[in-house]
Amino acid sequence: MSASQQKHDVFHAIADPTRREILKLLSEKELAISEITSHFPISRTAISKHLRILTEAELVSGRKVGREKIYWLHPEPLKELKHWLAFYEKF
Amino acid sequence: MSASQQKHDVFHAIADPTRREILKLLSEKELAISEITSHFPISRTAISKHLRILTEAELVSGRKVGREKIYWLHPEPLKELKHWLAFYEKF
DNA sequence: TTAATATAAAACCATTTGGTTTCGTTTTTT
DNA sequence: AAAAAACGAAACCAAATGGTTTTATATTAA
Repeated sequence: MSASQQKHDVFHAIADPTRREILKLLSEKELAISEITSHFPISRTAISKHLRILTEAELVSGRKVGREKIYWLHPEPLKELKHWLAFYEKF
Repeated sequence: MSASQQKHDVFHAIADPTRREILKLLSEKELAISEITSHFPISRTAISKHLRILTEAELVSGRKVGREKIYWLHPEPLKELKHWLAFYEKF
């Protein structure tokens, strides 16, 4: 692994099905952590950890609003995935 | 997780950088395990485990030829990834 | 026939992963 | 002012991950 690589890349971030579901939810509208959690059978803390990994991959961003933290989708890094995939289109 | 999901899906298979490099090598030509191993600083056993995960995701196939096992690329499952990605193109 | 090559399988190990519970802080509601 | 809501951080845990070494087996080469 090269040193320039960030800790959690896009490939790793989307490997988990829960994280992919979070991305899908956020594609509709921005949501607070508790709202995201209400869609899953796991704890808010677990969702928070997934959000941290998605944030490190720069697939989501979050801002504090009052006592809530609102997350929204940031799909640009998926371009890396698209580019990687394009190489295999010729086969 | 749905019950219909196989143990190692494409998303998981491509999450590891070594496995992505193996796919790239196999995109040029089919290779025996030892030939693949010669491109990496890790053991043949470790490469074999990666090949098993890639096989479960149906991204590669292997056949025994004499004492060698030859692996080749099987890119069809990447279509699932492409389809998943397409959803996010609109953003 | 003996040695070397290519692999498989198993046991083992440290670290990461994906989850939990608990506790504390800030903000809003009553 | 007190209670409730939303969150962060820390400690903890079992299982998975990505690697190793060792041992055994089949095939090819000398």
